[in-house]
Amino acid sequence: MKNKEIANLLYKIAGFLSLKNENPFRIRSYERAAQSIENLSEDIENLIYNKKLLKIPHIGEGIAKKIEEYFSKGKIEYYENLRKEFPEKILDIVSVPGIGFKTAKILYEKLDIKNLNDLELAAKLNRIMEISHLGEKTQQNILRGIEFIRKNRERIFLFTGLALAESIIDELKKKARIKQICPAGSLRRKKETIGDIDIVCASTDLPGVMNAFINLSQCKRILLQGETKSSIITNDNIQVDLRVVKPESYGAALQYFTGSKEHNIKLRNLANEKGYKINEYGLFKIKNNKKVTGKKEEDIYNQLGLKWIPAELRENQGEIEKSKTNSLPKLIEYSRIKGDFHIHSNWSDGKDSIEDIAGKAKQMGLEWIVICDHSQSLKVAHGMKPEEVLNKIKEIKKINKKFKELKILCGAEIDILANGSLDYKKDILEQLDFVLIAIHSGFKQDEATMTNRIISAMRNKYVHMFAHPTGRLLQKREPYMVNMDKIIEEASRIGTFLEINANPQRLDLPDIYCRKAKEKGVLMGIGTDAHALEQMEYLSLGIWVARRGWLESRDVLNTLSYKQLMKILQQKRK
DNA sequence: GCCGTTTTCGGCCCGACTGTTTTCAGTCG
Repeated sequence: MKNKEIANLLYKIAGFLSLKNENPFRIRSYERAAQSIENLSEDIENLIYNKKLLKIPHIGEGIAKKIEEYFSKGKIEYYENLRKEFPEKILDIVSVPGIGFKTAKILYEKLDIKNLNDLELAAKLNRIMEISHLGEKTQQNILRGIEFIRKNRERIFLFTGLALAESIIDELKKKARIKQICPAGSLRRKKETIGDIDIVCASTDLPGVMNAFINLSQCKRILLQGETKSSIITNDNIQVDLRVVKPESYGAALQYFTGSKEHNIKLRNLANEKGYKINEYGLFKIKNNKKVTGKKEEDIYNQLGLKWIPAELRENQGEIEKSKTNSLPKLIEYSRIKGDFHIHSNWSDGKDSIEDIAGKAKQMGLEWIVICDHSQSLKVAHGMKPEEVLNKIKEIKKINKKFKELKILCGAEIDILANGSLDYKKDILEQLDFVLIAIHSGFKQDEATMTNRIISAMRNKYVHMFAHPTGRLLQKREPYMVNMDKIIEEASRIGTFLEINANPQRLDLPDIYCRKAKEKGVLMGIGTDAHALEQMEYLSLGIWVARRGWLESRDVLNTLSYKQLMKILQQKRK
């Protein structure tokens, strides 16, 4: 799958065009096209093959031709020519906070700065401030900026971001008079990783809030500080932006800073068509600049003839159109969750006993849990031998007698071996309540081999669910090569369930595939993959992924009662 | 360069903060 590759190429074209000071709308077109491709769940190569490239939003004749050229000739002449005009690493300079394309171009032309190292050296030698319109402060900011991006190459996991935002919000609430406060940006949209933390706040005492913010215990450095907007870097090198408005503008500000950018642009276009203007203070009539609404987010959407759109859907992926016709999905909510499909115990590599896990589950209000320990081949994780599995089944029967309102199912996370067979034979499989299958070895197989391997494993009649289907580890390991369209197609055909693994590093099945699987009628189940009691709390992360994937309660098996679950698990094997 | 209940060219989101000058361009989200 070369979607990412193509998207990056288009981003680079946009970058070079920016350096050349080209028409900004042409540049935006390349960026939008790149973003569209990043958000595709389908392999772009298939779309080319089926002549459907022009069906992708923001891809017209011009860009489509270039993409086709890339696949037929291995390169794009237009891009190659642009590349020749600039040094290879020049676009890295723009990644330094505070440096945009204009400044990058000046630095290249006047000081022959070609990459980050050149830039750092020039700043240290006081060469930056020689240039008119650039001064000592800019030079210092450049050095700090370089340090920041070197330390901070990676994005933050959603889980980490949520925790940090919560602690900051708690502290602000104690130290300032706050009416309302909420995380915004990608954090509120619950993206799997986030770049920085945005917080929106309503108060009648703007200076008081700002003061509390820049004096937070976690604040290492103040990036910028104004009356309504400030940014800091925390001790963990995470950027936090705070926007403060009066209560009458809170809804508008929250809408504005939740984004995404593409969603907001579309919304404002719609507003313009209807004679309105939206900014962070409210919704205004264009002709007399009179404020119509702004206190509640919902009112802004309603005024434009839309139903309020949950933040997780605001990616300009069709949600505005669906909202117009009142046909948005009724997204799944945490309160509907009755169980967890994937918990490891100390029978394999988990930390805790089944009894302790059950205690925790009861405390969380769950109705059922599935203990899925590793199978024999996964030696590093103390994979269980067949005879151990039989003992575990007996043990779980005993423990089940001690818990009245909780049912424990005995499952296993069984390796799919390199040839597509399973790590246990029929005699074990048929005794397990739940069979979860997964890839833990042979990651390097080519796409066709891997896809066939998984499909043949799925076809085993005892299999219920396929765990962490892409195998990715966020910021660490790319997915293995697999044709996810074919996997989803087959899951739909034979009724295999797909896991939404809720481990913060996995979040796998990714949201775009969840949506696709739902469209094909595939049912999904959330598993925390917990190896310790506290990790059972990851369930909420699974919900966020499901919501971003447009899933409703009926798409997610965790909403079933124990009875309904057992029925569907048994049906699957018939 | 894309898009269209404006089918064929004109429009394309909007405001805060900074640094450097002295009224604003550049950057950012």
